[in-house]
Amino acid sequence: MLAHLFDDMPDASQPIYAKLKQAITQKISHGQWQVNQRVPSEAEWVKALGVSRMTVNRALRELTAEGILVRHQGLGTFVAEKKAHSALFEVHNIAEEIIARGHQHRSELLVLESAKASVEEAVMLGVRTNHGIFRSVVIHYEDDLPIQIEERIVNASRAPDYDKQDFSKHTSYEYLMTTAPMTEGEHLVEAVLPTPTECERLQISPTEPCLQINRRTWAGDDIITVARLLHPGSRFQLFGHFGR
Amino acid sequence: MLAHLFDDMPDASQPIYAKLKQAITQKISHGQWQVNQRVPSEAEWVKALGVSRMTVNRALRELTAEGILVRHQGLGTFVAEKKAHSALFEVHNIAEEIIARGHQHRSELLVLESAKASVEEAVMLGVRTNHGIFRSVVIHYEDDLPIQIEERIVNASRAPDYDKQDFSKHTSYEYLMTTAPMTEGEHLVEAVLPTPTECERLQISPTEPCLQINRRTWAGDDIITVARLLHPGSRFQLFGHFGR
DNA sequence: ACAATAGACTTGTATAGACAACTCAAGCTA
DNA sequence: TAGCTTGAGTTGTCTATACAAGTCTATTGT
Repeated sequence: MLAHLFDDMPDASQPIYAKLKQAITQKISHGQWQVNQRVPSEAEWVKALGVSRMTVNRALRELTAEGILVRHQGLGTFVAEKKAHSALFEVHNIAEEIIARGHQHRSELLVLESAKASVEEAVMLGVRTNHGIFRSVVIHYEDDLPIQIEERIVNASRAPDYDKQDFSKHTSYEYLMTTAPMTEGEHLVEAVLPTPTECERLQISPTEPCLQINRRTWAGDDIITVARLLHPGSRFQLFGHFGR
Repeated sequence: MLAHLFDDMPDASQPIYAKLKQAITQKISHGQWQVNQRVPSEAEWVKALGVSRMTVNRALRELTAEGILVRHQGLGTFVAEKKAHSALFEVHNIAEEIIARGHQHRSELLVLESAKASVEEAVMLGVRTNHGIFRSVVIHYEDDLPIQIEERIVNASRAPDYDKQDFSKHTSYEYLMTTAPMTEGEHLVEAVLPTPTECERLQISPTEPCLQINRRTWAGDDIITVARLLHPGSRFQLFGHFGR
């Protein structure tokens, strides 16, 4: 019996299948079970917990529907990959996107500095004025054509090594996702005209409309980063899908 | 036996619970079952289909998890309300949005015609050329300032009374949502410059960037409507939220 | 008239058993 | 050796049954 598995549960009166789901989710989120690792089979859970197979089956099936596990008939049940944000306006990694389109990605770091938050920046990040932050400005190229200006401020207390990253190797997105995995976010999408500087950087004319995405990203209760992403309208579209 | 319920199914080899799910989803998306209407109880399905209760239970439980149905112990199972927030870029009713901001909404119907689908329109709607469609063009005003041009084509076989609506009373969105509730959709967001006609209609200058949203909406397997929504960049922002 | 109770009907959970379908590896055969 | 068969282990589905728990109505008792 592994009934002790259910010991430190917040709500002991949950149904069995729910407790099992929670126990499994915990193992995964606490890193005890790695991605792609095989998890016990239904038969093993049955023997270990002394419950019926249908009960175990329900727990595993629901976790599969939720994208936590992956099951293969004849093979077993495995911890699922972190889902590749598909559905909607999720937070994309511009580099991945470009490469997925079969094009080449390259980025140019214009600014990377450590600083104290100004009043405005403090408000945006939800921290006190003079709180430590980083500022960065990066231009992303798709096949040598500028596709995005990324202006970003970062909460230094949650991403302390931001300024030590090599942004020619990884995008800021990749570092932030491993250091302070995003749990929540907000977008504001607008159509704007570029400033002269931006025209130059994006190699576009002053009348070319741009898609501007303002994004704030949380990890837990802290705002990790605020970004302003500017895309030339002629080279970029946002795609979204909702529903089933 | 109501086994005939499963007759015109695309894939007859699906499991029973999946066929039942699909049959129910279809009833809802075809408007035969209205929101909040009670659907047959598990026992009734069991008697009608001659299957076991656990199989019916699985179908209903999964549809509940998907937000299609709502179940109340002791009461029954009901068609769920359309959820107001689908985390991200939901399909908004522009009128509601404006009123929620505390402003006045008014709309002007420029075009409303019944027609046969051109080749392009047929492709967009996923129907045959010459299939019956409706075309409409509406301008929405927020406190007497134009905020959106809505160009729309509608699948006539799924929304047959579209041209008989009084669009000064209700928006096209409201009619379509009751007639063929949307189950799925797609957005494409771009920044574009307006044409001269659009400048006039939106009362903006030719250099003002606009947010253009191309939206396709499904109910079940049919595309119900394709819309092109054009917003002046200075008066409109798209907001999105994701995560918890 | 009012309150309490009983019963019918509903969904929620759990069990035990059965068979199908798939994967893999070991063993057998030509 | 190459190919086939078999069997063990896995998930996928379905059944029949049982009891718990929530809601409402009709009946009963005071």
